[in-house]
Amino acid sequence: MLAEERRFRIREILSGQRTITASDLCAALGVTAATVRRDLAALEQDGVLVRSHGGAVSRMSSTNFQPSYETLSHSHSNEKHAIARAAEHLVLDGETVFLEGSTTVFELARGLHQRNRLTVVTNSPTIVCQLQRSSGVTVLCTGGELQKDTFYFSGEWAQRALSEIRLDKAILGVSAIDLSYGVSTANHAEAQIKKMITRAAKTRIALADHSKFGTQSFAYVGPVADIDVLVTDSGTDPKYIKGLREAGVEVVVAACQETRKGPSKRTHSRK
Amino acid sequence: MLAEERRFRIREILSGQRTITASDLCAALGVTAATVRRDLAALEQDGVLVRSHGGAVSRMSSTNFQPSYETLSHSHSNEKHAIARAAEHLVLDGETVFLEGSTTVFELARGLHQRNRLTVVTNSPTIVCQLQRSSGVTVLCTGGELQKDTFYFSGEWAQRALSEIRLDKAILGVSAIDLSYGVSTANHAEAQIKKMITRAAKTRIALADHSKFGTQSFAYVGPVADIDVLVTDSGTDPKYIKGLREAGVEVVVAACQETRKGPSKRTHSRK
DNA sequence: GTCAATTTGTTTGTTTATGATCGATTTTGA
DNA sequence: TCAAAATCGATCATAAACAAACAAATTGAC
Repeated sequence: MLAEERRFRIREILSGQRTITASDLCAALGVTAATVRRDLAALEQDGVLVRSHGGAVSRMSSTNFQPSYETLSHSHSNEKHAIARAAEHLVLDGETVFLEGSTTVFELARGLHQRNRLTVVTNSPTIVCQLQRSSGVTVLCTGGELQKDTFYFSGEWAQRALSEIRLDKAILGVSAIDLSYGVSTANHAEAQIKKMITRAAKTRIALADHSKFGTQSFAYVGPVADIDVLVTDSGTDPKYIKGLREAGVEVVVAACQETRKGPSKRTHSRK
Repeated sequence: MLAEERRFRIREILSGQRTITASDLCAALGVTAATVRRDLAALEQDGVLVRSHGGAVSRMSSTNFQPSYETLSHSHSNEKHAIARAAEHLVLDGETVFLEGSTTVFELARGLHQRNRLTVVTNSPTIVCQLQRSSGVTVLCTGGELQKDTFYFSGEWAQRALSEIRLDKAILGVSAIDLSYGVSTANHAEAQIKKMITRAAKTRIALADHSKFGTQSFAYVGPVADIDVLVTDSGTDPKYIKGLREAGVEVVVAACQETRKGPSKRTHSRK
């Protein structure tokens, strides 16, 4: 069996069952554990899955209406945390900013609690709840229909709300970024909202960890040149950073103390 | 089972029930206490939960977003619970209902999780978070500016959203009701919203525990005759019920039983 | 055919996950 | 208050999974 065919089969299996063990894959595909590991490593690089000891977890929020790994895993992976902290400094008191719901932006919202005279507009109920008790932050929500896969609001109400505002800064999570294709996302409604936010904001700040680079997704949002500032972690390939800077994007690389990948691998910390 | 899968399961469990004991997790996951402890330590590190002796408490669950609500709703919680239960039966599958943010209505929203083909419109971010994981319920939010004292959305966006919809039923919490003066509330913006909801709905259902009767508040909402169905608890003075029925209001008196804590409900704090 | 590049399987040593054990600590009930 | 029970943290042993290096098979170009 061809390698590509085998990897396609793994994708198929994962679209139906969220997790798979390496030994099951050995049996299903008729190859050794080494080959399975190589396949899993390649698919992890492609952003299809997250490896775990003994197997892998799907990252795709495919047909199963269970909460997907992405949505439920609000993990403070080091990269996301570092990116959020770096981006926090870009938000100044007195400004009006849009926070678009994504796990990294949600992480950022936690840090805005203590701010004063800050106005936050968002399409994420989670971010609203996160900020509802901070007295110095005025919170506005676009409203709209709640997307059950992403937990953002979209639809007519959200779009009209966005069409009526002008923002100092917009902070967007990016799910796929490619130098030539630009920014894309898996959800059409989300792409629509992202486009409108881009139009409404004077300064556009994108947050993307290293795994998002060089990937393309279903719905096109816009070219990389639409981004004013991009915040990423130190694991990003320098060639992407160079390319972005050549396209006129200001790139901020957030310092990350530990460069382990995977959402929760700090069990055996050795001191 | 994979370690990631196991931790994912813990997250799922916690998103539904806020607290979990370590021994319950041992049984549910089929692993020893040592492994559960390691998992809980990892998830605590990720900020998902807070450990306590014998188990853990969720940090991310929607029910945890609102400690102020919980403390507030402790007053007359038995009555509110009974009212919410009774009102739940008035909401039918397939309908479009408005849930207006108030502690009693919030209590009601918890019971709508399992519904099918239900459309819920609300101006409360808490209710959105409460219902965001229920696959059978379509959730729409008016959006608007978050009132920091009541935690509802109001303002222009909310009003316009309300002006564009027609609802089968609207469920409103009532903060003050008087037979002659009618329904009133402490907040002007809230009164505005309540008026608009009243206009948009075919059937208006009001929830009010016995302490709300015979009181007046700052902002006038409307006469009692605007209410189609009022749900209250058994502690309400019969003269009010009689008066309301004479005004053409259908009154439902919820039976309020002393609820003992069942074995399924685990609490850690024994004051 | 030969040769180089790629892919797969095998071997080896290392790392990780898990359960068991043992005091230490906390909770709970009298 | 004390004592029993439960839970915790730390440590160790073991088995499984891992990465890396190397060998064998396959492929494609010349």
